[in-house]
Amino acid sequence: MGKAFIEIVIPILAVGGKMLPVHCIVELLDTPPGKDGGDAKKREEVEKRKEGYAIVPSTLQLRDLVRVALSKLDYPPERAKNATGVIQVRNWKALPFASITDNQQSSVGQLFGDLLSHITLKISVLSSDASSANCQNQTPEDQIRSSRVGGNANGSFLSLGNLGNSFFLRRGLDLPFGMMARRMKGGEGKGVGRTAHPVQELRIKLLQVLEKRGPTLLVSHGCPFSQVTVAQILQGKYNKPVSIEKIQAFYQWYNIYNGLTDNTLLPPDRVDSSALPRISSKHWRRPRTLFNPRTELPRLLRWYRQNPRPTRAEMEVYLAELNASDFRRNGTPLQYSSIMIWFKNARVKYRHLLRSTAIAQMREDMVYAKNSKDLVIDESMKDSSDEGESDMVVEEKEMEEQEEEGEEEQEEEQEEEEKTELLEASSSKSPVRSSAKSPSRSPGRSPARMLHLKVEPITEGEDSVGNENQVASVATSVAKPTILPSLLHMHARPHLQPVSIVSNGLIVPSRLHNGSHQAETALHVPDLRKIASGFGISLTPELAAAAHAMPIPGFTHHHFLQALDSVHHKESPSIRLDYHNSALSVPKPTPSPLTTPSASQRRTPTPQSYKHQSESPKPEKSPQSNSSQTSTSPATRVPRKRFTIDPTFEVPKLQSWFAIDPRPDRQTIERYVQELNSSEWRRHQPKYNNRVVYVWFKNARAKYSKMQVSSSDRDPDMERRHHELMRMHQEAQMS
DNA sequence: GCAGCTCTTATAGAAAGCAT
DNA sequence: ATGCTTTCTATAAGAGCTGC
Repeated sequence: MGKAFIEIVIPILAVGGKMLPVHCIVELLDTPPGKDGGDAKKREEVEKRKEGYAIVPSTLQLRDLVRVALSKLDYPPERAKNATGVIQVRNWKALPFASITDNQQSSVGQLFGDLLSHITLKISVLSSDASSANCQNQTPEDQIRSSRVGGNANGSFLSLGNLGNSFFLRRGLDLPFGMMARRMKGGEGKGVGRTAHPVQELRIKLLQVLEKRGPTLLVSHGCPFSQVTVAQILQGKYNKPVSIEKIQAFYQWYNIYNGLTDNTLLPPDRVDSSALPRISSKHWRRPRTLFNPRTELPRLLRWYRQNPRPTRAEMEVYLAELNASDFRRNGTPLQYSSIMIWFKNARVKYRHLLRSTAIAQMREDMVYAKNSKDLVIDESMKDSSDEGESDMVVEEKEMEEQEEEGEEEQEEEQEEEEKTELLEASSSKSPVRSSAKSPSRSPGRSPARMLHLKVEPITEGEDSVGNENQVASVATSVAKPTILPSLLHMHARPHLQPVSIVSNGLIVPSRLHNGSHQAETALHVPDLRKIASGFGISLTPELAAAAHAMPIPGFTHHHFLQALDSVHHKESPSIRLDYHNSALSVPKPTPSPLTTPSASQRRTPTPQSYKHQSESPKPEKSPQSNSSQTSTSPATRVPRKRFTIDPTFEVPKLQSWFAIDPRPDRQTIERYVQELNSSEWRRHQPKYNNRVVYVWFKNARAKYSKMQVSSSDRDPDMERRHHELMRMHQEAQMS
């Protein structure tokens, strides 16, 4: 088996007794560098580099290659004593001989054959003085390497020195290479005795691949051992017998994974040769996956909503489905790990979202409790459950505990999630869990979900510019979904509170609303578009405007989900805009798999609710003036505040204008500015000015001219990206 | 002085990596 | 699996220059 392994890893080519030219680079380090190591000029002189071809017999054994090559290049034999060699294929990372083959007796012809024209033999020759002196400037890993290469002219050291895990390195270095191969070949005994060394071999192999990918990725990249087993092998703690089948499976995987091209995750015809030089380096990094925001992200989101924790099999199905699209067939196919990572990041993203909001909510609640004796839990909620504590009560308790015992937050959350799952499981039996939350809910329907709107206090004199964080915080008060998994399924926190509209059009929890002067206790405005854009979803202009039109009485999570569905399914949104009184008119919720909001959730706004909206906005500084004026001290550099252009609503608008005329005149720009600022959402956002629009057009021109240049360069990859961008651009225009 | 250009820098957000 | 960090990409904005 060991032999078979070698034959698979290194293509054995029938090269007869020919002479082969080996491209060599010899570096001489004759004298030690100065102690300070800073005399670059001197060092330049001592590092003599020689390049040439050594004509060697194809039958020359690898272990003799360095010695023979030096001899052919007219170096005295004693040089070979402290010479080490590595093989570099093209400009990839150089590999020591031991990483190429276990069998140092393999011939050069067998090993390299037709690849020879792509190969460089790099030889480092140290004088004995230099080698000892060099150690002073070497990294510990280099020292380990050097300590093992002294006097070894065949260069067969284990270059695992640049592994991140030097701990493993030291262990691995002591292991006999090829032992397993010999044993397996010789058919030595079975059982434990037979597997002890194979495990060590596995460890070395794992260490080799760890050089290319992080340990946690091995398993997800198909390594047949579990993560725990891998960890145990690496740490030398695995002493169980390993079946032959398992070892075979591992080597099958390893041979592919550790192949020269290391593009195992891509089909051969999709290998990007330009990326090859980076492989096999510990700095290798997976190319960033760009999901198509129009075709792929909505799908992923939909799947996430169905199940935030799909099994591997499910993800494989998703992968196949996504890769079947034209977008992927014409481009780089997705990898399994990309899907996996997306789900992982999505879970993290929404957990953070919920947590940050919950904490902000909790703090503000506490502030309010301090300032008011009026903190009462909504009675309608208190009696909402005939099954014990309402979700809200449970949640509130939990929130308090979190405040007191921050370190226990994770356990609490875990418990909550488990509770959630239990509740969800049981909810089918008892659909009505909190009647007061959704009194109008149809029997069997899922409990109410309500978007809990938070509004940042807008105080007089506060510069609204830079208050983009107003939209950063999103709270979703979600009763546990029963039928349709929630957008925030896994992280739903049933912090259910009815909202009230107070002056300035802000929304506050009704329990905080005393009728008039609670605006200052109002919380953050959540931007539904933020949720969508967080997933890269482009809402239709109507829907985006609807989302902007927050605060919206009665606009619930249900509506948002419904709206998202409509986006995904290309239906017309079920939300229509009615700017009468600057309010969004949400159609009376129709019976749906979800629910209708409770009466308390759908309070009608007070007359002053829209006063703020109807008022002319405060004079606001332009983003530029803001960024340039906020600096009170010249020494203190104020971070540039990036003006945010809404990607779902405003960018398509700009793009469509750009398509009409990429160089609008001043009047046109002013018109665009007015139009952009007239949107409902912009009322509470930093306003456009001519400069912003002008800069956008400027950058757009630069972008598209750059794309044209790239396209003319006939770089296939760039061309493809250009086409993708153009297609997306066209889609944006059409939408 | 203004507009436009190219190049550069800074920022936000997301994908990937890694330790636990 | 999770939480946190790092790295990367896209792009808004700035700097410096040129031409009119």
